[in-house]
Amino acid sequence: MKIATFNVNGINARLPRLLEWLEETKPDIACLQELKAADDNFPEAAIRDAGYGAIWHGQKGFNGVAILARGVDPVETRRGLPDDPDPSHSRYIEAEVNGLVVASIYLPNGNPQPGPKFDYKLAWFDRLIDHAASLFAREQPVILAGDYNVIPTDEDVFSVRAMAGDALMQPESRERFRRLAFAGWTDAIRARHPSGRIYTFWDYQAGAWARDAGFRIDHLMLSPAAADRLVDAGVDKAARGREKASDHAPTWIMLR
DNA sequence: ATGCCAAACGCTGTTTGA
Repeated sequence: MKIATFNVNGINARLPRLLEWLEETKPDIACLQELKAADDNFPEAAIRDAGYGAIWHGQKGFNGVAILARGVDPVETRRGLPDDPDPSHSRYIEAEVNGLVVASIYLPNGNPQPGPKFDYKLAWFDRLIDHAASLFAREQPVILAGDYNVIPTDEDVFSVRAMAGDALMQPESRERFRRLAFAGWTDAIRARHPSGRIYTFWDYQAGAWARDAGFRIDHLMLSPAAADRLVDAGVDKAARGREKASDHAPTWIMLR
């Protein structure tokens, strides 16, 4: 069973790329972020024609998350995190699919830092950690997949110096990512590839893709019951090199 | 120290964000 996370950066702008990727790689479950579309602008018919059931939590202009499942309808278990003081941001949706619990997560970017956007990011992350603990306690296979907007370590970025002041690699951001890991969640890419530079995002600006100036911010975090079934993980890097590509590449796991 | 880029919205530029 293949489960992927893909920040599409505009589902309507990216629809041909998304459909092509679904057809080529046939993920069983795809978690999408940055739909940049209101609920009634989600391309439901095209997704269904591609063979996928879907649930989505849209928002006009920015944010927006979805879960697609091949041949079945995901059963929604939650939209939005508990106790969100600002539920206007569509950044979390969760479903059960074939006995798995899957969340599609779009963590706030947090730039510029310091400032209110960074504070919002950290508070949002804290609520995610709290909710993750309640999922963890159920001892089910759970996959928390999405754009975490966190570069976990210096090995996950093309230049520590260039990014030193960025919200994505501040100690406060990394500390929260580590807290998830220490709570028992497995970073699937690093479980399969413990060292080496693996990127999931390359900025559109300054020729970042051409010079491989990327970083790793899209993560699939696995509960123990899911991690027990992990057989492979990777990044569909070729997708980033196409015409009208998202600035993120799809990132995936294979479970037994 | 600044801009690089892209999408949505709605209209030829502004807003928002990464």
